[in-house]
Amino acid sequence: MTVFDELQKRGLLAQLTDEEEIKELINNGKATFYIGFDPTADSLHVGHFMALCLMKRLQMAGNKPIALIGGGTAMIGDPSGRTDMRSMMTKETIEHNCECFKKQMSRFIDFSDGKALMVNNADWLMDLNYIEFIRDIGAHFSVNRMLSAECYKQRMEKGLSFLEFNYMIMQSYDFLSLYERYGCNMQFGGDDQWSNMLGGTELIRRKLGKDAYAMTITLLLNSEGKKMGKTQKGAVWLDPNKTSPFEFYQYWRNVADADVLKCLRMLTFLPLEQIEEMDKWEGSELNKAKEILAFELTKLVHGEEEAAKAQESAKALFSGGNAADMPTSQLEEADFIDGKIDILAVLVKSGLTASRSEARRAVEQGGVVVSDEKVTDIKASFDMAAFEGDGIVVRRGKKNFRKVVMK
RNA sequence: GGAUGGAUUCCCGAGUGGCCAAAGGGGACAGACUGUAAAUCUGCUGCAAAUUGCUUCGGUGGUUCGAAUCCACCUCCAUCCA
Repeated sequence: MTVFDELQKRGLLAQLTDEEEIKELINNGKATFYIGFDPTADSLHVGHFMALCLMKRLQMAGNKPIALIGGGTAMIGDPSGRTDMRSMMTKETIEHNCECFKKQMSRFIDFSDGKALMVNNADWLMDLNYIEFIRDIGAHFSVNRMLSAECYKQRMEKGLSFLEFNYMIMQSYDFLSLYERYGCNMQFGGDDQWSNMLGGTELIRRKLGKDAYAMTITLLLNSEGKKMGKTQKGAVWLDPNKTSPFEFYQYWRNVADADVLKCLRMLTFLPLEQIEEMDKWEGSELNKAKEILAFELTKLVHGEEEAAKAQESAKALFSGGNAADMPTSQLEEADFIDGKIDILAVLVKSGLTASRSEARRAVEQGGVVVSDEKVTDIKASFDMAAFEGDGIVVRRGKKNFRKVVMK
Protein backbone atom coordinates (compact mmCIF):
# COMPACT_ATOMS: atom_id res chain seq x y z
CA MET A 1 0.00 0.00 0.00
CA THR A 2 1.29 3.46 -0.81
CA VAL A 3 1.61 6.14 1.85
CA PHE A 4 -1.12 8.11 0.22
CA ASP A 5 -3.55 5.21 0.27
CA GLU A 6 -2.68 4.50 3.85
CA LEU A 7 -3.31 8.08 4.90
CA GLN A 8 -6.56 8.11 3.04
CA LYS A 9 -7.75 4.83 4.50
CA ARG A 10 -6.95 6.01 7.97
CA GLY A 11 -9.22 8.96 7.36
CA LEU A 12 -6.48 11.49 7.88
CA LEU A 13 -6.88 13.48 4.71
CA ALA A 14 -9.27 16.38 4.64
CA GLN A 15 -8.57 18.78 1.78
CA LEU A 16 -5.95 18.77 -0.94
CA THR A 17 -4.99 21.33 -3.53
CA ASP A 18 -4.07 18.81 -6.20
CA GLU A 19 -4.65 15.18 -5.39
CA GLU A 20 -2.78 13.63 -8.31
CA GLU A 21 0.31 15.74 -7.91
CA ILE A 22 0.46 15.25 -4.16
CA LYS A 23 0.03 11.50 -4.53
CA GLU A 24 2.88 11.41 -6.98
CA LEU A 25 5.19 13.45 -4.77
CA ILE A 26 4.68 11.74 -1.44
CA ASN A 27 4.48 8.20 -2.76
CA ASN A 28 7.86 8.62 -4.36
CA GLY A 29 9.53 10.42 -1.51
CA LYS A 30 9.89 13.60 -3.49
CA ALA A 31 8.16 15.91 -1.10
CA THR A 32 9.82 18.34 1.21
CA PHE A 33 6.97 19.38 3.40
CA TYR A 34 6.45 21.49 6.43
CA ILE A 35 4.03 21.62 9.30
CA GLY A 36 3.85 24.65 11.51
CA PHE A 37 3.50 24.55 15.27
CA ASP A 38 2.56 27.66 17.17
CA PRO A 39 4.24 27.69 20.55
CA THR A 40 1.19 28.83 22.49
CA ALA A 41 1.91 26.58 25.48
CA ASP A 42 4.95 24.98 27.07
CA SER A 43 4.05 21.50 25.87
CA LEU A 44 2.71 19.84 22.79
CA HIS A 45 -0.72 18.26 23.00
CA VAL A 46 -2.72 15.60 21.23
CA GLY A 47 -3.49 17.78 18.23
CA HIS A 48 0.21 18.26 17.62
CA PHE A 49 0.72 14.56 18.09
CA MET A 50 -1.39 13.82 15.04
CA ALA A 51 0.74 16.15 13.00
CA LEU A 52 3.91 14.54 14.31
CA CYS A 53 2.60 11.11 13.39
CA LEU A 54 1.90 12.32 9.90
CA MET A 55 5.44 13.64 9.65
CA LYS A 56 6.76 10.32 10.78
CA ARG A 57 4.67 8.37 8.31
CA LEU A 58 5.84 10.56 5.45
CA GLN A 59 9.41 10.49 6.64
CA MET A 60 9.31 6.70 6.61
CA ALA A 61 8.20 6.91 3.00
CA GLY A 62 11.29 8.89 2.17
CA ASN A 63 9.97 12.42 2.28
CA LYS A 64 11.71 15.19 4.11
CA PRO A 65 9.84 16.90 6.92
CA ILE A 66 10.42 20.39 8.20
CA ALA A 67 9.04 21.19 11.60
CA LEU A 68 8.43 24.88 11.69
CA ILE A 69 8.13 26.41 15.10
CA GLY A 70 6.16 29.60 14.96
CA GLY A 71 8.26 31.74 17.24
CA GLY A 72 7.45 34.70 15.02
CA THR A 73 3.82 33.99 14.17
CA ALA A 74 3.05 33.35 17.82
CA MET A 75 3.71 37.04 18.33
CA ILE A 76 0.63 37.64 16.21
CA GLY A 77 -1.73 34.83 17.17
CA ASP A 78 -3.79 32.79 14.75
CA PRO A 79 -7.45 33.84 14.66
CA SER A 80 -8.55 30.72 12.72
CA GLY A 81 -11.27 28.79 14.41
CA ARG A 82 -11.30 31.04 17.40
CA THR A 83 -14.31 32.99 18.43
CA ASP A 84 -12.50 35.29 20.79
CA MET A 85 -9.35 37.30 20.66
CA ARG A 86 -6.14 35.66 21.74
CA SER A 87 -4.35 37.11 24.67
CA MET A 88 -0.95 38.35 23.64
CA MET A 89 2.05 36.44 24.81
CA THR A 90 5.31 37.97 25.88
CA LYS A 91 8.46 37.37 23.93
CA GLU A 92 10.00 35.50 26.84
CA THR A 93 7.08 33.08 27.13
CA ILE A 94 7.21 32.36 23.43
CA GLU A 95 10.92 31.68 23.51
CA HIS A 96 10.53 29.37 26.47
CA ASN A 97 7.73 27.50 24.70
CA CYS A 98 9.84 27.12 21.58
CA GLU A 99 12.52 25.41 23.62
CA CYS A 100 9.99 23.02 25.15
CA PHE A 101 8.59 22.17 21.71
CA LYS A 102 12.01 21.44 20.33
CA LYS A 103 12.78 18.96 23.07
CA GLN A 104 9.52 17.11 22.72
CA MET A 105 9.64 16.93 18.95
CA SER A 106 13.07 15.38 18.86
CA ARG A 107 11.58 12.38 20.58
CA PHE A 108 9.25 11.67 17.69
CA ILE A 109 11.05 12.74 14.59
CA ASP A 110 14.51 11.72 13.50
CA PHE A 111 16.42 14.93 12.91
CA SER A 112 19.81 13.28 12.43
CA ASP A 113 21.84 13.63 9.24
CA GLY A 114 19.47 16.22 7.82
CA LYS A 115 16.66 13.67 7.53
CA ALA A 116 14.42 16.33 8.93
CA LEU A 117 14.76 19.97 9.76
CA MET A 118 13.56 22.11 12.57
CA VAL A 119 13.37 25.82 11.95
CA ASN A 120 11.88 28.80 13.68
CA ASN A 121 10.09 31.46 11.67
CA ALA A 122 11.26 34.11 14.11
CA ASP A 123 14.51 33.84 12.13
CA TRP A 124 13.02 35.59 9.15
CA LEU A 125 9.95 37.31 10.51
CA MET A 126 11.42 39.33 13.32
CA ASP A 127 13.68 41.49 11.21
CA LEU A 128 11.24 42.35 8.47
CA ASN A 129 11.02 45.92 7.38
CA TYR A 130 7.40 46.99 7.40
CA ILE A 131 7.34 49.08 4.25
CA GLU A 132 9.45 46.67 2.27
CA PHE A 133 7.32 43.79 3.39
CA ILE A 134 3.93 45.22 2.55
CA ARG A 135 5.16 46.41 -0.83
CA ASP A 136 6.76 43.09 -1.60
CA ILE A 137 4.30 40.66 -0.10
CA GLY A 138 1.22 42.57 0.98
CA ALA A 139 0.57 43.74 -2.53
CA HIS A 140 -0.23 40.17 -3.53
CA PHE A 141 -3.09 39.79 -1.11
CA SER A 142 -6.60 40.91 -1.75
CA VAL A 143 -8.43 42.02 1.34
CA ASN A 144 -11.73 41.21 -0.30
CA ARG A 145 -10.68 37.62 -0.75
CA MET A 146 -9.20 37.31 2.68
CA LEU A 147 -12.39 38.53 4.25
CA SER A 148 -14.41 35.93 2.42
CA ALA A 149 -12.26 33.15 3.92
CA GLU A 150 -14.25 30.95 6.25
CA CYS A 151 -11.86 31.38 9.14
CA TYR A 152 -12.36 35.12 9.24
CA LYS A 153 -16.10 35.02 8.71
CA GLN A 154 -16.97 33.98 12.20
CA ARG A 155 -14.64 36.59 13.53
CA MET A 156 -16.37 39.31 11.54
CA GLU A 157 -19.15 39.11 14.08
CA LYS A 158 -17.03 39.11 17.17
CA GLY A 159 -14.31 41.43 16.03
CA LEU A 160 -10.92 40.91 14.52
CA SER A 161 -7.92 43.10 15.10
CA PHE A 162 -5.56 44.12 12.35
CA LEU A 163 -2.84 42.27 14.20
CA GLU A 164 -4.59 38.94 13.89
CA PHE A 165 -5.73 39.72 10.37
CA ASN A 166 -2.08 39.65 9.42
CA TYR A 167 -1.59 36.11 10.54
CA MET A 168 -2.52 34.65 7.18
CA ILE A 169 0.03 36.81 5.41
CA MET A 170 2.74 35.78 7.85
CA GLN A 171 1.98 32.11 7.36
CA SER A 172 1.95 32.52 3.60
CA TYR A 173 5.28 34.24 3.80
CA ASP A 174 6.62 31.33 5.83
CA PHE A 175 5.75 28.95 3.05
CA LEU A 176 7.43 31.19 0.50
CA SER A 177 10.56 31.47 2.64
CA LEU A 178 10.76 27.73 3.16
CA TYR A 179 10.28 27.17 -0.54
CA GLU A 180 13.15 29.46 -1.34
CA ARG A 181 15.46 28.26 1.41
CA TYR A 182 14.85 24.54 1.48
CA GLY A 183 12.84 23.76 -1.62
CA CYS A 184 9.83 23.03 0.53
CA ASN A 185 7.01 22.27 -1.90
CA MET A 186 4.23 21.17 0.38
CA GLN A 187 2.50 22.23 3.52
CA PHE A 188 0.39 20.13 5.87
CA GLY A 189 -1.69 21.27 8.74
CA GLY A 190 -4.94 21.00 10.59
CA ASP A 191 -8.09 21.48 8.60
CA ASP A 192 -8.65 24.84 10.28
CA GLN A 193 -5.47 26.00 8.55
CA TRP A 194 -6.81 25.54 5.03
CA SER A 195 -7.21 29.17 4.10
CA ASN A 196 -3.89 30.14 5.62
CA MET A 197 -2.22 27.40 3.65
CA LEU A 198 -3.87 28.37 0.39
CA GLY A 199 -2.53 31.84 0.97
CA GLY A 200 0.94 30.34 0.84
CA THR A 201 0.51 28.35 -2.33
CA GLU A 202 -0.94 31.37 -4.04
CA LEU A 203 1.83 33.63 -2.90
CA ILE A 204 4.43 31.22 -4.27
CA ARG A 205 2.62 31.11 -7.58
CA ARG A 206 2.39 34.88 -7.83
CA LYS A 207 5.88 35.62 -6.57
CA LEU A 208 7.83 32.83 -8.19
CA GLY A 209 5.47 31.39 -10.75
CA LYS A 210 6.01 27.97 -9.15
CA ASP A 211 3.58 25.35 -7.92
CA ALA A 212 3.41 24.34 -4.32
CA TYR A 213 0.83 22.13 -2.64
CA ALA A 214 -1.18 22.02 0.51
CA MET A 215 -3.03 19.29 2.30
CA THR A 216 -4.95 19.31 5.54
CA ILE A 217 -5.45 16.61 8.12
CA THR A 218 -8.89 15.86 9.45
CA LEU A 219 -9.42 17.40 12.83
CA LEU A 220 -9.85 14.74 15.45
CA LEU A 221 -13.43 15.26 16.54
CA ASN A 222 -15.45 13.00 18.78
CA SER A 223 -18.90 11.76 17.94
CA GLU A 224 -20.38 14.91 19.44
CA GLY A 225 -18.35 17.06 17.11
CA LYS A 226 -16.01 18.41 19.74
CA LYS A 227 -12.25 18.47 19.46
CA MET A 228 -10.68 15.50 21.13
CA GLY A 229 -7.73 15.75 23.43
CA LYS A 230 -9.39 18.28 25.65
CA THR A 231 -10.60 17.70 29.15
CA GLN A 232 -12.28 20.00 31.58
CA LYS A 233 -8.90 20.78 33.04
CA GLY A 234 -7.54 21.66 29.62
CA ALA A 235 -5.59 19.85 26.97
CA VAL A 236 -4.18 16.38 27.23
CA TRP A 237 -0.48 17.19 27.17
CA LEU A 238 2.40 15.10 25.96
CA ASP A 239 4.62 16.36 28.75
CA PRO A 240 4.46 13.76 31.56
CA ASN A 241 4.74 16.53 34.13
CA LYS A 242 1.58 18.17 32.84
CA THR A 243 -0.41 15.03 32.06
CA SER A 244 0.93 11.93 33.76
CA PRO A 245 1.20 8.74 31.72
CA PHE A 246 -1.54 7.31 33.92
CA GLU A 247 -3.92 10.17 33.16
CA PHE A 248 -2.97 10.01 29.51
CA TYR A 249 -3.75 6.31 29.44
CA GLN A 250 -7.05 6.86 31.21
CA TYR A 251 -8.11 9.53 28.76
CA TRP A 252 -7.95 7.09 25.88
CA ARG A 253 -9.25 4.18 27.93
CA ASN A 254 -12.40 6.25 28.44
CA VAL A 255 -13.20 7.37 24.91
CA ALA A 256 -16.75 6.79 23.70
CA ASP A 257 -17.58 3.62 21.78
CA ALA A 258 -18.28 5.63 18.68
CA ASP A 259 -14.78 7.09 18.67
CA VAL A 260 -12.48 4.14 19.36
CA LEU A 261 -12.01 2.93 15.84
CA LYS A 262 -11.49 6.39 14.48
CA CYS A 263 -8.82 7.02 17.08
CA LEU A 264 -7.09 3.74 16.35
CA ARG A 265 -6.99 4.54 12.66
CA MET A 266 -5.90 8.10 12.96
CA LEU A 267 -3.50 7.97 15.87
CA THR A 268 -1.84 4.58 16.06
CA PHE A 269 0.60 2.82 13.80
CA LEU A 270 -1.21 -0.50 14.08
CA PRO A 271 -1.67 -2.18 10.71
CA LEU A 272 -4.99 -1.36 9.09
CA GLU A 273 -5.93 -5.05 8.78
CA GLN A 274 -5.73 -5.42 12.54
CA ILE A 275 -7.90 -2.35 13.03
CA GLU A 276 -10.47 -3.64 10.56
CA GLU A 277 -10.67 -6.80 12.67
CA MET A 278 -11.52 -4.73 15.73
CA ASP A 279 -14.15 -2.89 13.77
CA LYS A 280 -16.21 -6.08 13.89
CA TRP A 281 -16.22 -6.10 17.67
CA GLU A 282 -19.41 -5.11 19.35
CA GLY A 283 -20.76 -4.21 22.74
CA SER A 284 -18.52 -4.82 25.69
CA GLU A 285 -15.90 -6.31 23.41
CA LEU A 286 -15.11 -2.77 22.38
CA ASN A 287 -13.64 -2.34 25.80
CA LYS A 288 -10.69 -4.40 24.60
CA ALA A 289 -10.21 -2.05 21.69
CA LYS A 290 -10.08 0.86 24.09
CA GLU A 291 -7.44 -0.89 26.11
CA ILE A 292 -5.37 -1.40 22.99
CA LEU A 293 -5.83 2.20 21.95
CA ALA A 294 -4.79 3.49 25.37
CA PHE A 295 -1.77 1.23 25.51
CA GLU A 296 -0.57 1.98 22.00
CA LEU A 297 -0.81 5.70 22.42
CA THR A 298 0.80 5.77 25.83
CA LYS A 299 3.59 3.67 24.36
CA LEU A 300 4.12 6.07 21.50
CA VAL A 301 4.21 9.10 23.73
CA HIS A 302 5.77 7.89 26.95
CA GLY A 303 7.49 4.64 25.98
CA GLU A 304 6.64 1.00 26.50
CA GLU A 305 7.66 0.87 30.13
CA GLU A 306 5.39 3.73 31.18
CA ALA A 307 2.55 2.34 29.12
CA ALA A 308 2.83 -1.02 30.84
CA LYS A 309 2.89 0.63 34.24
CA ALA A 310 -0.17 2.74 33.46
CA GLN A 311 -2.05 -0.27 32.19
CA GLU A 312 -1.16 -2.34 35.21
CA SER A 313 -2.24 0.37 37.62
CA ALA A 314 -5.50 0.83 35.80
CA LYS A 315 -6.25 -2.86 35.79
CA ALA A 316 -5.43 -3.25 39.45
CA LEU A 317 -7.53 -0.26 40.42
CA PHE A 318 -10.62 -1.12 38.46
CA SER A 319 -10.67 -4.73 39.45
CA GLY A 320 -10.05 -3.88 43.08
CA GLY A 321 -6.81 -4.13 44.92
CA ASN A 322 -3.79 -1.91 45.14
CA ALA A 323 -1.52 -0.71 42.45
CA ALA A 324 2.11 0.10 42.81
CA ASP A 325 2.14 2.92 40.36
CA MET A 326 -0.56 5.48 40.80
CA PRO A 327 -0.75 9.18 41.56
CA THR A 328 0.53 9.69 45.08
CA SER A 329 0.12 12.54 47.52
CA GLN A 330 2.06 13.16 50.66
CA LEU A 331 0.87 14.36 54.02
CA GLU A 332 3.04 16.15 56.52
CA GLU A 333 2.90 15.93 60.27
CA ALA A 334 1.63 19.48 60.33
CA ASP A 335 -1.53 18.33 58.56
CA PHE A 336 -2.52 16.36 61.64
CA ILE A 337 -4.17 17.65 64.75
CA ASP A 338 -3.51 15.51 67.80
CA GLY A 339 -2.29 12.76 65.49
CA LYS A 340 -5.52 12.75 63.51
CA ILE A 341 -6.72 14.14 60.23
CA ASP A 342 -10.33 14.33 59.07
CA ILE A 343 -11.58 12.96 55.79
CA LEU A 344 -12.27 16.37 54.28
CA ALA A 345 -8.69 17.45 54.86
CA VAL A 346 -7.41 14.22 53.31
CA LEU A 347 -9.45 14.87 50.17
CA VAL A 348 -8.26 18.44 49.86
CA LYS A 349 -4.61 17.73 50.65
CA SER A 350 -4.49 14.90 48.16
CA GLY A 351 -5.88 17.15 45.47
CA LEU A 352 -8.95 14.96 44.95
CA THR A 353 -11.21 17.89 45.71
CA ALA A 354 -10.59 21.60 45.37
CA SER A 355 -12.18 22.71 48.60
CA ARG A 356 -13.60 21.36 51.81
CA SER A 357 -17.08 22.19 50.57
CA GLU A 358 -16.54 20.04 47.54
CA ALA A 359 -15.10 17.29 49.72
CA ARG A 360 -18.13 17.48 51.98
CA ARG A 361 -20.44 17.11 49.01
CA ALA A 362 -18.51 14.13 47.70
CA VAL A 363 -18.77 12.37 51.04
CA GLU A 364 -22.43 13.22 51.49
CA GLN A 365 -23.26 11.81 48.07
CA GLY A 366 -21.46 8.60 48.79
CA GLY A 367 -18.60 9.15 46.39
CA VAL A 368 -15.68 8.69 48.73
CA VAL A 369 -14.01 5.37 49.39
CA VAL A 370 -10.98 4.89 51.61
CA SER A 371 -9.20 1.53 51.56
CA ASP A 372 -12.20 -0.07 49.85
CA GLU A 373 -14.64 1.19 52.48
CA LYS A 374 -17.20 3.84 51.76
CA VAL A 375 -16.96 6.88 53.98
CA THR A 376 -20.36 8.30 54.87
CA ASP A 377 -19.53 10.51 57.82
CA ILE A 378 -18.02 13.87 57.02
CA LYS A 379 -16.50 13.92 60.48
CA ALA A 380 -14.61 10.66 59.99
CA SER A 381 -10.95 10.96 60.84
CA PHE A 382 -7.81 8.89 60.50
CA ASP A 383 -4.73 8.24 62.59
CA MET A 384 -1.34 9.20 61.33
CA ALA A 385 -0.26 5.57 61.61
CA ALA A 386 -2.66 4.60 58.84
CA PHE A 387 -0.64 6.56 56.31
CA GLU A 388 2.75 5.16 57.32
CA GLY A 389 4.46 2.68 55.03
CA ASP A 390 2.44 1.93 51.91
CA GLY A 391 -0.17 4.51 52.77
CA ILE A 392 -3.83 4.17 51.88
CA VAL A 393 -5.82 4.49 48.70
CA VAL A 394 -8.43 7.23 48.63
CA ARG A 395 -10.97 7.42 45.82
CA ARG A 396 -13.41 10.11 44.85
CA GLY A 397 -15.96 8.84 42.43
CA LYS A 398 -15.19 5.91 40.23
CA LYS A 399 -12.18 7.18 38.41
CA ASN A 400 -10.23 9.39 40.75
CA PHE A 401 -7.65 7.59 42.82
CA ARG A 402 -4.86 8.84 44.95
CA LYS A 403 -2.50 6.99 47.20
CA VAL A 404 -1.89 9.02 50.31
CA VAL A 405 1.31 8.48 52.27
CA MET A 406 3.34 10.22 54.95
CA LYS A 407 6.20 12.38 53.81
C1' G B 1 -14.01 61.55 17.42
C1' G B 2 -19.90 61.15 17.79
C1' A B 3 -24.58 58.17 18.83
C1' U B 4 -26.69 53.82 20.87
C1' G B 5 -26.68 49.16 23.38
C1' G B 6 -23.99 46.08 26.66
C1' A B 7 -20.50 43.62 30.76
C1' U B 8 -24.14 38.82 36.14
C1' U B 9 -21.29 32.62 38.98
C1' C B 10 -17.40 27.44 34.47
C1' C B 11 -20.58 28.97 29.78
C1' C B 12 -25.34 30.92 27.91
C1' G B 13 -28.81 33.84 30.27
C1' A B 14 -32.94 35.97 33.93
C1' G B 15 -32.83 39.54 37.68
C1' U B 16 -34.13 47.12 37.57
C1' G B 17 -33.80 48.82 46.02
C1' G B 18 -34.69 44.20 50.87
C1' C B 19 -38.15 37.82 49.91
C1' C B 20 -30.59 37.29 46.17
C1' A B 21 -25.33 33.06 46.92
C1' A B 22 -28.77 35.35 42.68
C1' A B 23 -34.39 31.92 38.11
C1' G B 24 -33.77 28.69 33.83
C1' G B 25 -30.65 25.93 30.53
C1' G B 26 -25.85 23.77 29.27
C1' G B 27 -21.49 21.79 31.19
C1' A B 28 -18.86 19.63 35.35
C1' C B 29 -19.10 16.56 39.60
C1' A B 30 -21.49 12.45 42.65
C1' G B 31 -25.15 8.28 42.98
C1' A B 32 -28.30 4.30 40.39
C1' C B 33 -28.04 1.33 35.85
C1' U B 34 -23.66 -0.49 32.84
C1' G B 35 -18.67 -2.41 29.91
C1' U B 36 -13.76 2.43 33.18
C1' A B 37 -18.88 3.52 26.87
C1' A B 38 -23.47 5.94 25.47
C1' A B 39 -28.51 6.94 26.78
C1' U B 40 -31.70 7.54 31.01
C1' C B 41 -33.12 8.80 36.08
C1' U B 42 -31.63 11.25 40.90
C1' G B 43 -28.69 14.56 43.57
C1' C B 44 -25.35 18.53 43.40
C1' U B 45 -22.71 22.95 41.54
C1' G B 46 -19.10 30.43 45.76
C1' C B 47 -16.18 29.68 50.51
C1' A B 48 -15.97 28.23 55.55
C1' A B 49 -15.49 26.87 62.29
C1' A B 50 -21.95 25.14 58.25
C1' U B 51 -29.88 25.29 60.88
C1' U B 52 -25.01 30.15 61.07
C1' G B 53 -21.20 33.40 59.09
C1' C B 54 -18.19 35.49 55.09
C1' U B 55 -16.96 37.01 49.95
C1' U B 56 -19.15 37.65 44.89
C1' C B 57 -22.84 40.48 39.64
C1' G B 58 -16.48 44.83 34.61
C1' G B 59 -13.44 48.76 38.03
C1' U B 60 -13.42 52.91 41.56
C1' G B 61 -16.11 56.12 44.50
C1' G B 62 -21.07 57.83 46.12
C1' U B 63 -26.60 57.82 47.62
C1' U B 64 -29.33 54.59 51.19
C1' C B 65 -30.96 51.55 57.38
C1' G B 66 -30.14 48.29 52.97
C1' A B 67 -27.24 48.15 46.11
C1' A B 68 -26.34 43.04 40.98
C1' U B 69 -30.32 46.80 40.80
C1' C B 70 -29.93 54.15 41.72
C1' C B 71 -25.88 58.21 40.70
C1' A B 72 -20.74 59.79 38.97
C1' C B 73 -16.31 58.69 36.73
C1' C B 74 -13.30 54.95 34.39
C1' U B 75 -12.13 50.31 31.51
C1' C B 76 -13.50 46.90 27.85
C1' C B 77 -16.95 45.00 23.94
C1' A B 78 -20.76 45.35 19.95
C1' U B 79 -23.60 48.18 16.23
C1' C B 80 -24.22 52.64 13.36
C1' C B 81 -21.98 57.46 11.78
C1' A B 82 -17.00 59.81 10.56
